[in-house]
Amino acid sequence: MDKQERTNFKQDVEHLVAQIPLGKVTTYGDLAGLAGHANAARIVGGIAHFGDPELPWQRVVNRFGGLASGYPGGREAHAAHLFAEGITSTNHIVDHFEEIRWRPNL
DNA sequence: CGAGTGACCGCAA
DNA sequence: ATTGCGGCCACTC
Repeated sequence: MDKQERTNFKQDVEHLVAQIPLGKVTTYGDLAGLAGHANAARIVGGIAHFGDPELPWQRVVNRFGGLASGYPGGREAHAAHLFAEGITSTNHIVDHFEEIRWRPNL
C-alpha cells in the first residue's frame, strides 16, 4: 500500500493542477498538503519538472505568490504565460495573489 | 539497485 | 532584519 500511496501523491498533485481554473493560481505547499503531505512541497516541484509538461504548472507558484525558480524560459516566461491567462504580475509576484488563489475545497 | 537532487517550506541563530 | 540549515517524499541518472 505504501507504494500505492506514493503513486497517489503524484496522481493527486497532477490531478489538482489539471483542475486549476484559468485565471487562478495555487501554491506548491497547498498542492502538497492537499495530496496528504504538507511538507512535501519539494516533491511537487520535482513532479512539476518531470511530470506532465502539458499541465498548467504556470498557475502553480510558491507560497509568496512568486514565480518558480527553474521554470523553462525563466520567470519572465512564467509571468508572460500567467499574463496570457489574465493574471497580472508585478516584480515576478502575482497581483492579488490571495484573491486569485484557487482552492479545491472552495 | 543505490545515491543525489529538487520549480519548497518553516524555523533558528 | 537577514542568513543558514534541515526536513519531507518523489523522480532521475
